Amino acid sequence: MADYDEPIWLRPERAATGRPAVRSRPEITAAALAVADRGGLDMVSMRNVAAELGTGGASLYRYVSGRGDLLDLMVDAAAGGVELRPPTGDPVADLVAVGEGLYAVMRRHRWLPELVLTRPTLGPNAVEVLDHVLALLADHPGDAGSRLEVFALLNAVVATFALNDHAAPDRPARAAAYLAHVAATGDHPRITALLDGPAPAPAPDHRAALAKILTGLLA
Amino acid sequence: MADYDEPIWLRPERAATGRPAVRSRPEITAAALAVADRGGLDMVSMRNVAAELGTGGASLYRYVSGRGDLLDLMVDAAAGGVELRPPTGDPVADLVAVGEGLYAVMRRHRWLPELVLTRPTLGPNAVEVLDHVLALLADHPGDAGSRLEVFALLNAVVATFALNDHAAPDRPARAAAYLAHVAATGDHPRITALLDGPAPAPAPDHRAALAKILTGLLA
DNA sequence: GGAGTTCGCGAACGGTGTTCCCGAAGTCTA
DNA sequence: TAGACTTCGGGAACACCGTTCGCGAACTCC
Repeated sequence: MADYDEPIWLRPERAATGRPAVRSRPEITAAALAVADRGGLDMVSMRNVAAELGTGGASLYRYVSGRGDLLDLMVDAAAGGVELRPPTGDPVADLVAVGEGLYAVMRRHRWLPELVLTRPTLGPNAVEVLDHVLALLADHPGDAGSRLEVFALLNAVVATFALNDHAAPDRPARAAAYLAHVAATGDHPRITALLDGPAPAPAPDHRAALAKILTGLLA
Repeated sequence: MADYDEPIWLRPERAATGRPAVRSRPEITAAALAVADRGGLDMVSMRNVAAELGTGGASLYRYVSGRGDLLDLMVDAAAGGVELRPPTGDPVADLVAVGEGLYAVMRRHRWLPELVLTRPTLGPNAVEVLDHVLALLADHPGDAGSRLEVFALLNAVVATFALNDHAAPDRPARAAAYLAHVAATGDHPRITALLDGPAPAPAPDHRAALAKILTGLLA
């Protein structure tokens, strides 16, 4: 029937019989989060997470089918930290507020934007956020696909902002270095002009940009 | 002065003296592209790319400072395949056209969306695209930051579409499976209603969504 | 022709995800 | 209570990864 593996949240956490497991899925999630917060995403190895729990590396496979599951659990755990305020009646403003909540979580967990962008995952907590977004869109016309599209793009746009702001700060710096070089050669007048502006990029207003994007998307 | 490494395009390709290198940066880029097109991103290992060239694995480090450089070269090479048509005068329509060009390239190279999203990189070819976008925005008010923001978001939005459509098709399927489960429980009426729509998501219109986003962003 | 420099790359190091296997520990049945 | 049964924990091993080291060969320049 299904040629893809079931998501971890559809698989039973522990067996009913036999020796009971000493650790739980939330405990493992917490350990992975701690490792990632401390050392970044690529410190999240099976052995490191196991060491955080004080266990052997192979034991994790009793709780999780591989590293991918670990990352999925982390994403959804983070989604649980998104603040969901009651709707005010203005869909755009309320969606921007959700975006701010997402951004705040991504600021706390600098590894999150990358995961949100490359492996969009829906777990229990993310479903709660999705449900909230659907509530904000209740009075708005549009089919199921377009509503899901709003949700996906809200996530992606905020993650893009957060990634450039906090997660990979040296990458924009590298791009800027190359841009400066191109500007110096003078072969691209528009780029030269771009970098001769008054202030050297005074931190663009993400909130305003997100509001404009959502306004357009809901028009 | 700079605490980040220079991008590869600012480093000289080959030394002026000594034994001349037998291969070139474009050759290595082409080999990496071939490996990635054939087997996906995580087949792009130093040893695999070297084998594609018929050389030893360690030789690559004469041309590239590490795997990251390889990925940067791949992204920029792909950017060289984006079709840039002359402006028609309608900024939104012209930006959508650029988006279509990006999407077409990402369809050809299924590994590209992930790289575009997680390691935004500016090389010579990408600068050409940026320059084109700046030309489209020439008559439009806005400071340097907002122009770069338009460019970054255009890339990110298209990459998000392409990722969900082609690059990781089993991931949306997994999310859909979990969503169906949540809908079946009935705890989230809005989600249950969402999946009871007429057609089961008849492929959302990316072009229209992108046009709306850009319209809002440029408003 | 000699000095100087770079190139190619085999070998090695430490780390990774994952699988195998088996003794230990618990639950369930008789 | 005794035994059958099932799962759990985790050491060991496998294949692969990115990267560094070092050295002989190849080439340029003086």
